[in-house]
Amino acid sequence: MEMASTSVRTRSRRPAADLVAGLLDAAAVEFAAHGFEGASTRRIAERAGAHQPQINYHFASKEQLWRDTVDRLFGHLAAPVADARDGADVADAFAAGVRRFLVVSAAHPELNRIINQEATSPSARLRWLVDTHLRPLHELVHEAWRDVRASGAGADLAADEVWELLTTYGALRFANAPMLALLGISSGTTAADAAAHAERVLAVLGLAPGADG
Amino acid sequence: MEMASTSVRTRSRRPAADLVAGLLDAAAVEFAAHGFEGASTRRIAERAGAHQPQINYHFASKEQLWRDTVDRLFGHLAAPVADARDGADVADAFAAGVRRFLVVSAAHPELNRIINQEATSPSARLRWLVDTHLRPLHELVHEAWRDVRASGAGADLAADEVWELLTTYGALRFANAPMLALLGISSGTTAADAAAHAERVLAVLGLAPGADG
DNA sequence: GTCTATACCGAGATAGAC
DNA sequence: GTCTATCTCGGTATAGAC
Repeated sequence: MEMASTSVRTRSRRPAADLVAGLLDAAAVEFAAHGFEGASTRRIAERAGAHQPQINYHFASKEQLWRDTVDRLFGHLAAPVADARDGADVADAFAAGVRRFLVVSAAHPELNRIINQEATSPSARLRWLVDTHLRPLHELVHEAWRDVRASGAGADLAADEVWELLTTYGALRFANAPMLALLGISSGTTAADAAAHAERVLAVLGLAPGADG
Repeated sequence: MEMASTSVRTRSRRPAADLVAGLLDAAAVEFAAHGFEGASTRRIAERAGAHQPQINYHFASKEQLWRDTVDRLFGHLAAPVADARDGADVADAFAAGVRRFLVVSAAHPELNRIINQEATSPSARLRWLVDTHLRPLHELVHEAWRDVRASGAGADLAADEVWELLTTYGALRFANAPMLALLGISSGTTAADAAAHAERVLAVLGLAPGADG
């Protein structure tokens, strides 16, 4: 009669995978709002309906929880921007990548919030963030923009200027939505809001639809 | 012989005003790097060569220290942008204001770091920041840009777009310098670096020198 | 009026129950 | 394998010395 004991789940109130996912979602919100040092694992656990030490069980440490949270957020970005260099028309492909990047940035503002929290001060976390996630994206933008310019499209901007415009003017509207709201600047987070903002960004990049190719 | 007692300073090792100024400088750096909640008054005091409880004596609380720090940082901005609407040519005056804004943002990156730290999450601090400092600047940009457009100068951008471009593409280069450095994007903080960046920003705004007025 | 000694609370991490 | 009880440390604020 011992065969049943392995399949019956008597302890956990919910599957471990669900708890881990809930903790990662809660961590994204808390880290984004308060920064790594300002966020507390107690509040993260509370938000996920768990107890604080469960974090140290399912993750090795607060730092590891932060890295897993960032990995998860960048996962939302991977597929949408991966094909930014595909397609017959490189300028169209680049513009499509920008639109998708902004849709994801609007739907998951936590991503750019966490990046900006870390960006202001050198740290082991910042180095990991750049090495693991940002530098590959930066290089992708460089190569894709080079192709765009080689095709004769786009404004006369250096690739680094394009990178800066995308990550600041492009993404901050959603990351800083609470402040913009107090200033009376509406910055919704729907896909339609993101699409409207994308056209403004593309206009600055000289990639507005109907512009000269 | 009691007349000397009032003029002799026997206790403090340095004038209180110097200590307060040193604490405010230290607080700017720490708040900018770690956010309000992540910064600790212990580290701020240590950076200023003081003991932690001296903060609670010279300031009422951590929150009050933060507000005084922000006031001081915005003070660096007041004079340079105040005359952004002066001068015969409104476009020239606007461009000059942008250049001075970026010089200050480069020299005091802590200002935009603190703003961005707070911008991501609603709080009493954010409301105070907007009501006290940001909204007046936002209105100044609105009115100044209206004048620029009425004079026939500038790109076809809404005033809020200009505000966003200035505070994101314009200022973040200096606030996020540690991250940009790891990406290999040089972003010095000298007045010359700020001037070079100002020309890029002005180009996006359609106010590049020599462009059609 | 200014600084030091200390209180008290909430932080992350661990030991041990189940 | 998973969760609860608890430890230790560092956080801000205050009480009292000078």
